Amino acid sequence: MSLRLYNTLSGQVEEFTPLEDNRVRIYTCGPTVYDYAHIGNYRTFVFQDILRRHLKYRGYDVVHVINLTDVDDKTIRNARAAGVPLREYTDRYIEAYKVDRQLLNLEEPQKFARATEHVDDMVKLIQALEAKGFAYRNEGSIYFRVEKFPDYGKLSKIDLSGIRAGARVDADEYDKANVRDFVLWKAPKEDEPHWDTPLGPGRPGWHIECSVMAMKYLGETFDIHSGGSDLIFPHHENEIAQSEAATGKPFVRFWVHAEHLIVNGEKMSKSLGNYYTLRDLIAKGYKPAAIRYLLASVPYRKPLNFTFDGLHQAQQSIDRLRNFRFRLTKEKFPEGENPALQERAQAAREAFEEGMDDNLNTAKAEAAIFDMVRDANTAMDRGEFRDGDRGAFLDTLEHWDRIFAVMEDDDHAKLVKFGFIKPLAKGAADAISWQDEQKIAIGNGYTSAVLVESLTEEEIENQIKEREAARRRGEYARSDQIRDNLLKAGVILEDTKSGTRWKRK
RNA sequence: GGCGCGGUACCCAAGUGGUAAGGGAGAGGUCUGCAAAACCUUUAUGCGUGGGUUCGAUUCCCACCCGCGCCUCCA
Repeated sequence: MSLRLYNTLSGQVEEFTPLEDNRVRIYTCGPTVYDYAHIGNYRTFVFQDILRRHLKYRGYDVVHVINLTDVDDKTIRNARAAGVPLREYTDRYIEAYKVDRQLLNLEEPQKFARATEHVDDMVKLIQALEAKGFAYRNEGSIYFRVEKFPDYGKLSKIDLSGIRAGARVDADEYDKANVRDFVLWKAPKEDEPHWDTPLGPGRPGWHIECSVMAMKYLGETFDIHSGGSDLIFPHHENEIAQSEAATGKPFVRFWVHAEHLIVNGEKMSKSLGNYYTLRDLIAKGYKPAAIRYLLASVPYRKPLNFTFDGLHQAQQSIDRLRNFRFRLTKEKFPEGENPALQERAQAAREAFEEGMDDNLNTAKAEAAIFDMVRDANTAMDRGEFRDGDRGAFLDTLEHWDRIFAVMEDDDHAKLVKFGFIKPLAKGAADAISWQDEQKIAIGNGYTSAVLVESLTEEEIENQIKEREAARRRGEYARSDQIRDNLLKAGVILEDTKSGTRWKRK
């Protein structure tokens, strides 16, 4: 089986094959770095990561470019409000974005392309469009003449005749010959950053950066271009117009768009008070892996209804998988093998792969793995599981996690690493209850954290040994006290047939 | 108004022209010093509403209702 993907351009699910044998060239629209990205953004970014990972899983050599829009009305406005230069301001949020990416296990692309570092290339493309008669100037700005490009609307299926000229125009909109036309190059305004170029002074329009950076790194025709569904029009439609007008070649083969995230059935907005960044959720005590899992769980073409209940459920689901793997690796089983069970593991792997090939149906892929987990647990409980069967199940689990990337229990370590959790000295937790999950301002004052008393692994292991000794002596009051104390420090103990295990809350 | 996505159990959610995956939550049970984990049983005669096609529809068709997105530089 091979990957089938819904292509916005055709409006159908199509069999995916790359232009070049084994190499897939993909461009995904990244953030505009004027603030922290919100979980709606990350719904799309996680989806793009799932797509990327599945392509790799299927053996493709993936070349991936992500753009960073670091100049636009909002970045300029916010940088000015903050009283810092644009570059310094956007650097700050690019840094935050990259931290978020690591928290969510989003793989690194080959290239993060910043708009402001490609102004020269944009100038060249605009000049090419001017030379071919697709562009015109007006009061220092340069516009794309949409009526010169007959294919306009092929992606978004808009009917151009339906847009009435002069219906609504922004107060500060530049003069255009036709309302459908869009700006390629903006004349400089008072107090705004601008570049002095052969086109004259100004700054780039929004759409031009993606055409330029995509073609620069991926070629004039490449395989996949992805973003949120809101970008279909006008952003991606305009990219197609600019690029294909300039090159005369098809710009992108597969356009893939993620549906939006909503919160409690309503759209997310600051005014409704249901607007969350990744940091907001972490400050509430949720694990990054749970957030990733939730965002990945709903197949990308369906709106995702974000709720805290759903986030809690995601956390439970991950725990179930991690518990299973722990049992698989640590529990003692009789020697030998059970071929029927190993076939079961292999079948689960095939079912999960089939789900992913089916337009990245992550829900199906998850069901496949949970079916396997239940069957394996049952076999273990019934004594049918053999020592030699571990590998087959671990193998399927490992393959599954190449895409979902939630199995490794490193949330705590990552949060400490990036300063979201500030470990307290031992004993300090008495003064500040761990349960309170108190937020404190740390770093540059633009993030928050959960306070937690942090025990080292060695300290935890020693406590467990002490508890086991007490249990052997039948001193259950003592052993329960140790367990309670560890729980207060965020460590959960579980007694299994193969000994006591621990994990961080 | 135009284009698009969606409405499946308490919550999230898959799915198919032939009689409803999976996860979470709840209830009962097994195991355990207790707890946790795990397992077993159980929770939709029903898939937004009303029609139609069909031997048979949640799945196809029509109409309608509701949510969301875009149609103004929003992932």
